[in-house]
Amino acid sequence: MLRLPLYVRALSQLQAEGTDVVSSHQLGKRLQMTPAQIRKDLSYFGRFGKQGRGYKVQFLLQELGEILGLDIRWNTCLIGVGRLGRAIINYPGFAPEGFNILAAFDSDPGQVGTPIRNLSVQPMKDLEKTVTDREIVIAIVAVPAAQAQMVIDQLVKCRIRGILNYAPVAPQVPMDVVLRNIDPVLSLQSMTYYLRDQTEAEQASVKTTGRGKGPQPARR
Amino acid sequence: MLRLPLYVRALSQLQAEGTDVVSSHQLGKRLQMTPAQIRKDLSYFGRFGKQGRGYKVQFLLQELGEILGLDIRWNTCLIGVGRLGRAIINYPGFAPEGFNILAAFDSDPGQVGTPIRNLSVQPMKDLEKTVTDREIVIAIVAVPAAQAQMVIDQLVKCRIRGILNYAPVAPQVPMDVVLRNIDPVLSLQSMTYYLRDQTEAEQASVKTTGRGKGPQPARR
DNA sequence: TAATGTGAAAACCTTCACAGCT
DNA sequence: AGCTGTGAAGGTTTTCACATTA
Repeated sequence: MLRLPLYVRALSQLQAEGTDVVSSHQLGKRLQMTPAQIRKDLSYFGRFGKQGRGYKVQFLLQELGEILGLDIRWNTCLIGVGRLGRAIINYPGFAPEGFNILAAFDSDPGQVGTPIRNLSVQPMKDLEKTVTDREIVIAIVAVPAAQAQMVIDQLVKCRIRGILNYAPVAPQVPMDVVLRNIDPVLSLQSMTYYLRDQTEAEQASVKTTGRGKGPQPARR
Repeated sequence: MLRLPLYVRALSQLQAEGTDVVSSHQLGKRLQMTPAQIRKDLSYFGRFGKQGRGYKVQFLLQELGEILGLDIRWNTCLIGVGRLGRAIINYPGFAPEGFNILAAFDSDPGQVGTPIRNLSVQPMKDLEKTVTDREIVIAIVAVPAAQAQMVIDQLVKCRIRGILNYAPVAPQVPMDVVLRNIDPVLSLQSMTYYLRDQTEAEQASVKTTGRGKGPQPARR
């Protein structure tokens, strides 16, 4: 499931380039993955290809889009209009993909009422009503870590079905709410492991800790 | 490796809360994972716990930090100072974790020279010299999709060792460069699959497409 | 008693290899 | 000839279950 959107993106590109048909091998080269992986993934959802030819770009794109629900407009709201929240609301990449931010909320009374882009910041107490009335399904959370779980609990109560969380926490949600986290610091921290030893040598930092107990870095 | 930073964060929290010792079970509850998983993960790097008691928070935190290289200061640069780049450079979460943005670059001559926070935007031609001189190891890429691969190729030439990519592309890098992607749209698209059917029913959208060929959503 | 560390089992995911279609 | 779709093989990750130790 995490790879399907990747295929969609590559196919859009191919379409823009005017390519009509693509093989699993060509797609694999673009996305740095094996053709077998791509075929297996696609075969899970149907038989989209033609043996001896490949996949029709247009057709496959359409099919994958439907499977993922990219043909639907997804009503979305933003919680937290600090620096990060403002950057998100001004990011031009969401709307073209069908993710429309219809409302923005903040718990800071100083923020409430201020206009951002085409909408004005609402107080948290309006959350439930707005989510229901405007049929908002997805929430984007951009509040400080300390408030994140509380905000997410409120969202869950409003029957939000998906949450894109930017706060650096691991929130608890019921199983029927889909959660995705965006956390650049975690991403950085998970890469330093692979950078560590080489850099350490260069720096000749004299820390003679008893490392070497752990296994060798399995460099991708 | 992707989970270790999660443990570090949970442990920091526990430390801040004044907890001395934690069991795999307690940690698991916080992070929504099985105790066995946590024990296996940790045992891969050493024997950090005490049977019958659990793990000393302070000690485990220290050990994991060293394994991940969080005790090192990582010199970092930013490429692209548009809206997104500016948000990144102003994000206060990197520096406390040891990721210092020491330089910013942009290919737009109009941007070059403008001051942002404590540094001034440099032209791309300075990249190699600055990266070398200031011992920059990690680059954060926040340029438009169309330029991303080109910029990343330049970074690779400068012997950058890690790249945090915000551009919505799947860049190609040599095996010895560590790449992490931040892509909120992909995250959203990978969650809509699980939201689709229910919402569709509600909306009573009359699209009577022949779905149902695919398997049922295997939630999470 | 309470929890770790760890072999073994189970589950899951990826790759192989080839029959079969165009 | 060229490429898909797919069982089977191979590999990796997770969970189980328990001996061991504080």
